[in-house]
Amino acid sequence: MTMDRIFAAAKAVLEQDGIAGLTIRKVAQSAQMSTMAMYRHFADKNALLNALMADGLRAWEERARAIGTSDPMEWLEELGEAYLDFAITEPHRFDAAFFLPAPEARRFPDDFAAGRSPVLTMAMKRIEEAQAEGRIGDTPALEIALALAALGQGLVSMHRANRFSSETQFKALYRTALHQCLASFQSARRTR
Amino acid sequence: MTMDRIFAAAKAVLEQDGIAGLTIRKVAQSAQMSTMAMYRHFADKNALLNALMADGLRAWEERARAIGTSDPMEWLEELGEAYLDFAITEPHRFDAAFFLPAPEARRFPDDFAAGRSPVLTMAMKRIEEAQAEGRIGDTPALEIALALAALGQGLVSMHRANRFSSETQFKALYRTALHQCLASFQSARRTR
DNA sequence: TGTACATCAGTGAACGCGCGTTCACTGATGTAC
DNA sequence: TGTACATCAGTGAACGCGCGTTCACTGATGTAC
Repeated sequence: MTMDRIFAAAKAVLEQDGIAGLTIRKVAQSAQMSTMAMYRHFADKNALLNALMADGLRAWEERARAIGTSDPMEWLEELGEAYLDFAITEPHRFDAAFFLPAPEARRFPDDFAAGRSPVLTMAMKRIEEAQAEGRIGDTPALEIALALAALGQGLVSMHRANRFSSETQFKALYRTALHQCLASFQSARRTR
Repeated sequence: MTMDRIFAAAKAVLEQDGIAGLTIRKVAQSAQMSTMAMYRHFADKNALLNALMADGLRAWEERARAIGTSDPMEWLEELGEAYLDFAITEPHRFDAAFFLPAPEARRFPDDFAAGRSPVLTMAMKRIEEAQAEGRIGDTPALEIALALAALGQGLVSMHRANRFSSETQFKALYRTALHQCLASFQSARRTR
């Protein structure tokens, strides 16, 4: 109950002020409790941040699950689109999920290979499907998935660092870059 | 003179404590001056950060210029290697160059198209060379260059966020991902 | 059914810290006459 | 050559702020007998 209230407040503060602007005191105030009540529910600030990372990843997973397309290549394109939309519409939640240097973060390769990242696992399934149909080359699916993820995260991180003259420019480049990347996997395959 | 001393101190503090840990007071102490002496030479903290970004980009440009290879594809591979080495051996200077959300940062597409980013311009020249030789497809060179940069920056940002179980794992994946990406540009071309 | 006690969510004040920046100043150096 | 003055690098103290966290506490609720 109280826990839920605190966590909702934490998400609200995160949305407003971002990771760097999130403080225990602000969260407490937003939840209309004393600052110290926080410490009944979270060991320290780091624990709260870890919970926010988990929440961000949960939101991301939900977005990925909502993709209905059955064609694997189309599915991957739509995943890229979902990632872009997540980064733009919930920027700070996105940051919590992907940029937070949390000690509890899942790590390459063990955690991913063991399927501890639901979305990456879903993506790998599609990549393997496409490979079985001869539409993508035979690089390990995990590596392809991570490269795509890195391309997306890199573009977003450039956007965050003010490297695009406008959001429109960013979105346009993001789309062509990801599309090109997927397309080159396809044509790479065709030459074999 | 004094300016140089301050700036050297700023670089030392940056190297030690990173961007988040850099404070005017620490820089002053490291330069053996009063805190207030800083304000004779920099309008405020932001001006100092902007200068550090410029310094980071200068260092990056120097690394790029040091690449001697004449074959364009090899040159691009080596640029990727230089970027990796920069990120690992001077992590905080790298961060200042690429992750700082500075208002003075150069922006896509105008600044890059106008050649205001020396390294990107160099990379584009190699890409155009390779295209002329029919070794890379005819996507605009600027887009290819930025996609490669984004892939690198994304992998580094994942590394910073603790997403690799070790630096060795990170380096290995970085190398295969960049190599695959370049290779797929090549084979994409061959199919036309 | 009543009483003693333990548990534990929540509180309020305070600690100790470091931050960027303002203010009023000192004192050396260079310049004009 | 000497003197008055302006310039300006550099200083030291203080302001006002917000932070995470510790400490000793209150008071309601549940439990054991």
